[in-house]
Amino acid sequence: MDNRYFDLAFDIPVKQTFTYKIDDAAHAGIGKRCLVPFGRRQMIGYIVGERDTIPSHLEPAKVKAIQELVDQEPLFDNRDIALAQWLADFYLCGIGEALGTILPSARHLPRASTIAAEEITDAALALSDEQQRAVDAIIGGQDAKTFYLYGITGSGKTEVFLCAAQALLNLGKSVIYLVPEIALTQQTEKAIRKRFGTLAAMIHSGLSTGVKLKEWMRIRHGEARIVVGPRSAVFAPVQNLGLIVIDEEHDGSYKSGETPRFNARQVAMHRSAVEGARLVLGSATPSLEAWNMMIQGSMTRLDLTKRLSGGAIPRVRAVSLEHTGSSLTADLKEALRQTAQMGKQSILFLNRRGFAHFYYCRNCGYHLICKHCSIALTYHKERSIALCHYCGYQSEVPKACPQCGSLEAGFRSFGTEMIEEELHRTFPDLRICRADSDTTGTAKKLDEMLSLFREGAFDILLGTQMVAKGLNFPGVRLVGVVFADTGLSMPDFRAAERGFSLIVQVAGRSGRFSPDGQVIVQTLRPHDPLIIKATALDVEGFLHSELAVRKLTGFPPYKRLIRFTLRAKEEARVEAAVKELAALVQPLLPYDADMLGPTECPISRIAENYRCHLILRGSTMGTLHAAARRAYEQYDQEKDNRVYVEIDIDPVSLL
DNA sequence: AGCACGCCGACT
DNA sequence: GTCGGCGTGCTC
Repeated sequence: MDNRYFDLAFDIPVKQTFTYKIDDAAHAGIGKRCLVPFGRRQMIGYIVGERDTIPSHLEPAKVKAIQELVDQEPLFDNRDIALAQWLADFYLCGIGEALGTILPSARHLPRASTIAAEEITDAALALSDEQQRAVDAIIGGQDAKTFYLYGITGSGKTEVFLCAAQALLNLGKSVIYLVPEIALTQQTEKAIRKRFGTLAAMIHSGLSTGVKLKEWMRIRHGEARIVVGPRSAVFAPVQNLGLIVIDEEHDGSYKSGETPRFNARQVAMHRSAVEGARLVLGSATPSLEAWNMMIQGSMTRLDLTKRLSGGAIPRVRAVSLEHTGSSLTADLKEALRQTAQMGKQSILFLNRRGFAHFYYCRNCGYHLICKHCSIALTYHKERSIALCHYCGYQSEVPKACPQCGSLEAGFRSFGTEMIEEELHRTFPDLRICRADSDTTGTAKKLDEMLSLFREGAFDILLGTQMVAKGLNFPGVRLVGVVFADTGLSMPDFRAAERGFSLIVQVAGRSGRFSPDGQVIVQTLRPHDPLIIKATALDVEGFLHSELAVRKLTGFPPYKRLIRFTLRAKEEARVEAAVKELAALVQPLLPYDADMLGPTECPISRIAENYRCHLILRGSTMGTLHAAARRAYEQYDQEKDNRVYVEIDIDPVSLL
């Protein structure tokens, strides 16, 4: 009786697979996990291949035996392995790491989840003409075609997605429906469960691994054919994929923050192409990447222009914080007072900085910009310079604001505590609730706070972005953005895009239940074109001008980026290491590419580690990727072990 | 990623 | 004289 051999992959940052033998091969096979001795320890391995003989370079004595099979039936198949291989190749990680992110294994600790969902207004069954046209286009189109459903909040995108999903399910196909993390999941889940019953599967971080595994198998077996979930749901093992939906496509949570740093949008594009499925993205505020693809014609744009049933478009206005010396303008105070008197509620958004050292004028909002990158310069108090963290450009720090002459320039900020204090002082009679990660702690606590607010226990909800998405409270009439400039002057080329879409999204949420809903945006720069376009809800105007900026400065979507981030306990080590890496990369770069940096990261120290980065920039991903891969591999061989290197393909954040 | 092996400084 | 730092290399 012959031994059979199996190639195993492990969830460790190593590219190769390892060959094991097994005595009783009857139950072993591709797609199962097994327990094996690995070095001096025991590990779970993924069986990714089988063979009759051992690889020629391997000494027979080295081959160890599989101890135990973990799975009764295969967890993944060759299609999943091919997807993992693609993921590993594109995001430059090990095949085992890729499988580890695809599979519903114990890679992440489950956390208690969920934010109170908005009431789902049972959408009218009859579609508007626009909606019907969109549905027809999607289901009538060819396989592997990509669409973008572009329409304001409340224009009925969800119903279009659901109808298209229905049509493909009726053809016996499967559907993956992606939603941003946390906020939107529940309401979409509810709607989908209601409509599709047990044909639907939900994957989210709140589920225990056991439940996740069960759902995974239901999907594999074709019992569940429509899968709803956040970015990791893009890997759902559906058979006969017919459609992928990406709702709120602009949302940053589609990009993973850990290795491999995949973007669910990118994975979805790959899967839909390989598996011949349609792909539909949708948002009221498309990303510039998506908008550019629509212009080029690689995505077909479908417009929804009309707001359905009842909801009015809210009045949005910017009010100036100039010379206020306070965190609340008279206008906002007045509106808060009025709203409370009407027995209605207000929400104040604080897009809190996670980052505080950029230079700006507290009086007029002026901020220093890099000559080469159009990126906010970072203020270094100790050295008294302003630095560009993309290209390393340095500038002197003006003593007074070059624009208005004020001495109130430098690093100043609105603290959240300060705002809360001022609210209490101004409105001693109103009930105020502050919800951010400091005050809520657990997700459950946040849940409770939001429920209380919904029930009317508070007049004003003061919160960070965690309450910005997907939430609609019927009692809310007023939404205030406390300090719109925070995000806008971040040292990040996407700062404008994020700042703009936040305002528009917030505005979209506020008018749903109240015919006289209003939005007040406090800013130091009320005449900034971006603020003007945002308050006018002029999405296309913004996209148009921002595209021009990106083209001029050489950033996505016109260029592609790859970022290396290095970190170490000692500053000198990281600096030496990035320089070495940069020297390695330089000769490998294609003709159409350049290198930004190396320089220290905008957030130069996290958890005792000094951080430096190197950004490669090229006009196409293919050649740039090849250069990055070779440099990464070369570096790996002569590396300083105390320095950790991370690679990010198409980075979203550069902090 | 772990985990062991191996080679140079201050401690009972 | 040893305990222990962390640099290096390997895991079928």
